[in-house]
Amino acid sequence: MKITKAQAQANRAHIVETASTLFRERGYDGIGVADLMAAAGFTHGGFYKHFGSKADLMAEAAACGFAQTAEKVEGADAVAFVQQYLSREHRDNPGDGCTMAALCGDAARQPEPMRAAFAAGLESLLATLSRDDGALDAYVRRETRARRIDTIAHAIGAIMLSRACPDDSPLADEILEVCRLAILSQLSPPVDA
Amino acid sequence: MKITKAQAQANRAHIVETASTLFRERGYDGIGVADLMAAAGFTHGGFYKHFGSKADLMAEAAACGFAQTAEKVEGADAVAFVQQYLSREHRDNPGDGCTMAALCGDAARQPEPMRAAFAAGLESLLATLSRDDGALDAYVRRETRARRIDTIAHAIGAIMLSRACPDDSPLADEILEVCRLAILSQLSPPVDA
DNA sequence: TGTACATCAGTGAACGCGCGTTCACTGATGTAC
DNA sequence: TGTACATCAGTGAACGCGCGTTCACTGATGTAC
Repeated sequence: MKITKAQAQANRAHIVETASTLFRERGYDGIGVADLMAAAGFTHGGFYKHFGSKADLMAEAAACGFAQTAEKVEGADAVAFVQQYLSREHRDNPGDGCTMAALCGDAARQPEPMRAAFAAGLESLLATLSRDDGALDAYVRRETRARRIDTIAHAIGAIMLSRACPDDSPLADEILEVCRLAILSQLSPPVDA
Repeated sequence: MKITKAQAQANRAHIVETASTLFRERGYDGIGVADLMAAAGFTHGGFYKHFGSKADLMAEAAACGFAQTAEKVEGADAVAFVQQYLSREHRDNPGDGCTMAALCGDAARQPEPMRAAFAAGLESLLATLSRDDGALDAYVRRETRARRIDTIAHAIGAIMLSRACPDDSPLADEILEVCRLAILSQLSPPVDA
């Protein structure tokens, strides 16, 4: 039952998207090739017609997730984005949330190619954020990049720590609120001395 | 070959400590019961004489790790602690580093008891940090707690994001430096309006 | 345009392997007398 | 204090299971004539 080249390509993309969601929800070790293919609507045997290994799919799924985040960031208001990022909604739905927040703990233990994909995703996000920085002088540009990296790490830490607490626990919500306020208060002012 | 009760208790503690290190290094799914017991100097069969399941040991090992961190924090200078926490040394040696930074990504996907242990570890850390806050009024106390939670999440995010980047990559070091400076700069001033 | 054949995405059974857990056994320790 | 027996921490083989991966097969698509 061979199908159209276009259909095969679409199926492949669908597998990557499904994997991207499931890995974020359950972690790289939390979902197997067979379950993943079943979730995408296929049997597991065909997997190796599309990907060399599970690790290859992991890297592609990560890149897919980073692209989704970059799209959301593109042109979004910074305050609104932070509000959404540090919300219960985001914390409780890792599947369609930030890939870095969902998987950077797992990524740290993956071999180099996966970690390189993470670093590339982060650099690409920083590039998106700095697309209008051309007019700034070098010093301000460096400071701005530093502030963005700091904010990203801060927000990721908040989501991850909140997720590590029991569902609906006061502490989980407290972490989120406290960090949201702190990040928002550091967001408003431009670079001061 | 039964051994002394005291020896058995010591062996048990040794298994928990070994597990605490190995889980931090490789994650909860990254090391099995047999390898873990071998690392502690035993064969795997005896495992269930000490623990009901691998999950039980995971919770105990986490508590053991939190206790270690609490000990390091106890009486330490805040600036020195942050310097050490956000160092390459700490980032590159998760095995004897912060349990939360090493495992909160894994913990988020563990069942309730494990997450409860994480929340308890965090609350206990906050209690240790606030042992001298008795004289402060309620408002300042709340603000201080909020600032501490924020700083902890911030530092954890920095370490985790840095670890997700390739070894010796400039970006990994940049994340660490940027966050270390940001956290230190927020540490010094007391509560201002 | 029509026909014959090669291609290859997808199927489902099978593989070897490592995992968490169980179990019969050992023999020094701890205990009852 | 000395003896007989129960206990139980630790051993190592075995279990069932799920995993990533392989493979022979199918049959519609794509291609060569």
